[in-house]
Amino acid sequence: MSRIEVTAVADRYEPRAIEKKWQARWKAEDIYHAPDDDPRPKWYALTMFPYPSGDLHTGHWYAMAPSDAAARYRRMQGYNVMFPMGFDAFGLPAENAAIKRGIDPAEWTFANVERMREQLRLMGAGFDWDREVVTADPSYYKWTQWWFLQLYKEGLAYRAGAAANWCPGCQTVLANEQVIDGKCERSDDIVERRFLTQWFFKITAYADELLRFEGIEWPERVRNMQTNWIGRSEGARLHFAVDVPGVEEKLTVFTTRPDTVYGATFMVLAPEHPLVERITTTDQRAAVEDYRAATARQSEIERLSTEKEKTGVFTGAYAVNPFTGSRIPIWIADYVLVTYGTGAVMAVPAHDQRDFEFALKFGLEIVPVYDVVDTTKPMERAVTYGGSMINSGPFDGTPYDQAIARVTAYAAEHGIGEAAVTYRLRDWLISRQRYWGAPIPMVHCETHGIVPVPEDQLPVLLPEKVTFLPTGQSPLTQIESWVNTTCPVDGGPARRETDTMDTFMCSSWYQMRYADPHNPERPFSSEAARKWLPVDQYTGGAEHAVMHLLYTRFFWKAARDMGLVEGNEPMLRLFNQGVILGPDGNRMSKSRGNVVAPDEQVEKYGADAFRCQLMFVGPWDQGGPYNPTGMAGIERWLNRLWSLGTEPPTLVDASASAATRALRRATHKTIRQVTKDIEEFSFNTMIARLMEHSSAMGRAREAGNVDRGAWQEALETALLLTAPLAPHITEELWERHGHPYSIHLAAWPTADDELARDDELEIVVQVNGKVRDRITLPADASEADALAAARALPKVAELIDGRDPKRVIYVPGRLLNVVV
RNA sequence: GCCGAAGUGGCGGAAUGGCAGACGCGGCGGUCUCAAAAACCGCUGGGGUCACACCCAUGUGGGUUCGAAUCCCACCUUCGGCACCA
Repeated sequence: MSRIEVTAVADRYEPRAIEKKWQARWKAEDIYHAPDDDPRPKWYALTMFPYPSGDLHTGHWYAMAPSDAAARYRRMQGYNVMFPMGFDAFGLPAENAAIKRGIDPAEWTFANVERMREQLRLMGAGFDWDREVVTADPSYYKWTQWWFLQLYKEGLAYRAGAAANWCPGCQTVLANEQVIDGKCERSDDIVERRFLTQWFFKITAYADELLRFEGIEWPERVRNMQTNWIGRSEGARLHFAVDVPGVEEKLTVFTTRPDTVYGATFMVLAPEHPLVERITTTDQRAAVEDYRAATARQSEIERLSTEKEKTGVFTGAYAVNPFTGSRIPIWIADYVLVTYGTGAVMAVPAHDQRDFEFALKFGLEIVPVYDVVDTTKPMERAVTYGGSMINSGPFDGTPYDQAIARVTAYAAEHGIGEAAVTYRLRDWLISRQRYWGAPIPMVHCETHGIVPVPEDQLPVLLPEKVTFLPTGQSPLTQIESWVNTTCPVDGGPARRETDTMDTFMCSSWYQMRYADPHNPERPFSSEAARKWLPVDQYTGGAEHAVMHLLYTRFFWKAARDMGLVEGNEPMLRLFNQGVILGPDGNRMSKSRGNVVAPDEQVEKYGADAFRCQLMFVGPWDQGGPYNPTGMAGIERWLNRLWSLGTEPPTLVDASASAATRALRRATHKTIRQVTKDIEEFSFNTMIARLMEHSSAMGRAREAGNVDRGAWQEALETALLLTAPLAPHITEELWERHGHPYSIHLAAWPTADDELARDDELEIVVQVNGKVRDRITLPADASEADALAAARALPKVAELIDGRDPKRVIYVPGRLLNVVV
């Protein structure tokens, strides 16, 4: 009988086994559920929920894992942390998949949600799954529809005809925010302009308030982007009479420079301006019609190009300058946009570069109204500021900086104009001619017109099993049985609204629903709102700066005005993570072949290592290339942590020794620095500190005979500080050390300043600002002590050469600079 | 054109007025091993030196300061946003 005895080896760190074990237990015991009745202070941490594309990618991990670490830190600090997760499940990809492969969008979407839920579990994040929301679920979109009705009641939802952005690829209209450089944000198709009747939300009613960011800590970048997007400009509206028989109404322009009105030598209307039709003279009609048709054919990109030469056509009509009484010609030109201001401008070529170019091209008059223009030679370009007014009747001599106010006041007094503010921001167009979204809960009745669906009839369910061939109209129009309904007022025949809602509407209020996700009576109770809202810490990508993040602020303010929530802002703190790139420094894409698949990384290295590597590559807000070879460093560190946790040194009682003091000092310094780092989302330096601490422990173990108390303190601290980053390995080691479950419910350590204090410090000795030597001094050494010690150094003594120091700069613990 | 952010070793990055390059990758050398892997230890900006000393070095050029990667001015480059918005 010769059996080989297999001796048990010290067990190795096997990430996957540990991770599966703990993920199962966390799920079974529901330790990340945030109860409503917990008396501790709440902390609402939120990371933007994903679209269920069916595959969780590294970008999701990069967004969520650090956010999870921060939430875990708050939990350890004693907060009742709510960190929910859900799915932004309506949207075009489902419908496109349906068209391409004949799958039902609902089936496709809900299967993807299943799969992504499992992929998300691999991350080991502390999500509160009991609060999950899926926006495409009728129990959720019932309330999205409810919000629509509330906004309608408040006069914040309206239907109007407007020139809308039409994406030919997506076969739907888009909001202005979804058009980037004239192209569709999603499909990159060149956006066309179509005049359509659509539903809008009156976000412009909150334009001024949206410009204020009081009481919130948001990145300056996002605040700037929103401010730019809203584009507030102050000026005046001026009313010009039109010298055309039968046209009584005034032609109103918006201008930021009412002070230049005496220099207005012509008017320019947008080609689409409604007055054009009525003022054009017979002999100009053909030219005007041609020009309007040509403009309509242009893409937005062509039209908005700043490079192209000015074009335009004379209408044959004249306007009367209300200040001078002079007749000036009215032109149309595509550089004037019908969507901005009043769609009409008074042209002052002497003081506006665009008008100047136009005047030059068409030989129109140029009259300077400021004395900064050199009238002895032809103007080369418009002069936009400075000087005193001339050619301006009673205003002559008024200095530039007082001119706008005086002219505006004069206009108001004489009823020919008034101060005005205009925004670049347009109302939010929310209609979509697509199937996979929440139906707009309205019906069109033959006798009563547009009638809201009564709240007790919500949700208006999407019909199932439909065909999706995009026709430019909502697929819902083809389903007669769904479209034909009865009028809620008189029971007579009516047709349903067939457009669905922009999916940004679903995500504008999801953070409110998380507070009370299963409420069948209301979107959320006021108790839940008071308990959980607003979000304390929101994290997500900056690509949503002027879409989601602007819409959700609008929604919140509207909800506040309806008495549904308290406070002025939905998210108190915002952090934008950067974009994680492929190892080659490019955006990850299948066509480039540089995709790092999280599931594979987890299989290979474990979730803890992958999480840590993502946090270690650089500052979170900066993003950057993912470095798979760097994974070795993280693996070494986690292995070292495992070894420190499973193979202790010989432990003795040596509480008073210098080595003990040094180990404890390292531990408490680490607590201090790591706490500061995680507060600031500086995960890369946080991990660097923890690596240093592990190395210090390794050296202490190597030296042997370590004080029992100091070792335990060092190890426990290392585990606690690492727990938010690498939740599985720390949980395992915590258990092996006999601590009660769970480390994630344990208290975050606090640094003892006394223990962290250095007794001695090395300081730099400079002579005339150059580093010449170093000395080690007691931490509390005085300047005189330091100077004496420095002068004793041969190198320093030589450089000073017996001279009296002109000046001595002493920064305790840092440096001593002797100036001679 | 306007607004904003950034530019540091071979690479990712650290340091926000006080030792430039923490931490990690990679590289080189070593310990252990029959050997290798793993692990551990040491070195690793450039010039210079046997080795020190010393000199140079944070996109470029100036400035402020005892002292500047850090503050100021001008410029260059890259990235993001806005852009015929009256």
